[in-house]
Amino acid sequence: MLQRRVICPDKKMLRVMTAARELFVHHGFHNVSLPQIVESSGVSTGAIYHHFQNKEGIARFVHDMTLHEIQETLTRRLKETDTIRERLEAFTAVIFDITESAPEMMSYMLFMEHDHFLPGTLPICATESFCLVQDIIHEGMKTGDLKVTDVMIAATSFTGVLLRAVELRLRGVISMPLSEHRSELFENAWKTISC
Amino acid sequence: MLQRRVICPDKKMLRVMTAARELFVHHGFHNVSLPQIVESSGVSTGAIYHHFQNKEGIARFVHDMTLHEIQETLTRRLKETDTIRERLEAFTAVIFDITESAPEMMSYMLFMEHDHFLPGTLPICATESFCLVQDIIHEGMKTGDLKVTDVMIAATSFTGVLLRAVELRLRGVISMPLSEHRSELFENAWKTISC
DNA sequence: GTCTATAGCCCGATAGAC
DNA sequence: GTCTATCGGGCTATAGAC
Repeated sequence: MLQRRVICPDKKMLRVMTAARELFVHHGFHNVSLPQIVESSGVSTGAIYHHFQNKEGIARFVHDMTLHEIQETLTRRLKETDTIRERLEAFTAVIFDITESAPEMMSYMLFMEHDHFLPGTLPICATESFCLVQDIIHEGMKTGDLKVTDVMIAATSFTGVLLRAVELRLRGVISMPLSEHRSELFENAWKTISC
Repeated sequence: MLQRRVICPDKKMLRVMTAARELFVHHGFHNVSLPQIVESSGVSTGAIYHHFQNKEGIARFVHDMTLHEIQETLTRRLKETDTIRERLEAFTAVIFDITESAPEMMSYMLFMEHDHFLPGTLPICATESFCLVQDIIHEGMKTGDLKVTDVMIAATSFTGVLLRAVELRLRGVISMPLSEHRSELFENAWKTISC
């Protein structure tokens, strides 16, 4: 919360970024015009161009804020854990919680092709948050908690189960909140990597 | 092959559709201009507008062709199977094979937000091909081959493992061909649904 | 800092020759 | 059927008043 003020000193920028993210997720970056962002955020063209260099600047801000917030939530929650299993449960809880409480944030992460409008952006699966799972799994293999195998394949299998559930929930294919199925989905994911 | 001729009577349309799909996948529908399609396909503006109503018409053709080809490959391969496990192995083989041999086809399926440029299009996870897996799993539960539980959750877990692998392969995060890891990934996916 | 009005550009789509 | 030249529209970004 304090951190957010550092990155985002202006309330108006925050309103623009929230409105823009929602519009981008629903219609795609190139389907969203500046007049739409103006209307949806309630901030005028002039004010927007005062704070952002251009439309891509808005997107870059959306991108950084979103990644940062998820990363921060994740590391905060992971600090409270001791075992490998607890850590992976915490990861599951965080992404399921965000999916339910801030779906457009998770949709932004999972569904947008970021380098189609932010050239040079890394694919989301190569960002810190998802490398983190690999690190946890790698650690688990060393401690003997997890089956020793290719770390990438293990991480793929584990996150695959969970992220597919998130995807289908966000797309409206799964109608129940993910919390209903959390333990079953976690067990399924866990089975793919445990001894 | 015969079927393709029925849907696509003209060689030029096929060149346009292949070029357009590749451009759409790499840059996104709205980043691709008609002049680019003209240059990349080698078919002139006039010829394109003779065969297609408009740019969206090209996209619709790409969409139908791609879905149809995958659906057809899948049903053909499934005919040769007897058991539940064989059927799910065949599904795995088909999507892994397509990923390696026609990556832009699989990318089109997995990564594009189709209703951002083709309004009213169903999400790909609601199409025939992926409902098919649910049907197989449902059948497996009835025959006692699979653990009885919520079919949607089972299908999510099973396909999650495989499609995540496909995603990471297409995005260049996994560097080895999927065939290298096919049996391990299949076993991981299978574990989530077997008794 | 914020506003409105508008310049300038590129795109999709068309017209009309061949 | 296929081509090129071009129109009209909507967009991003800016200019200039307040």
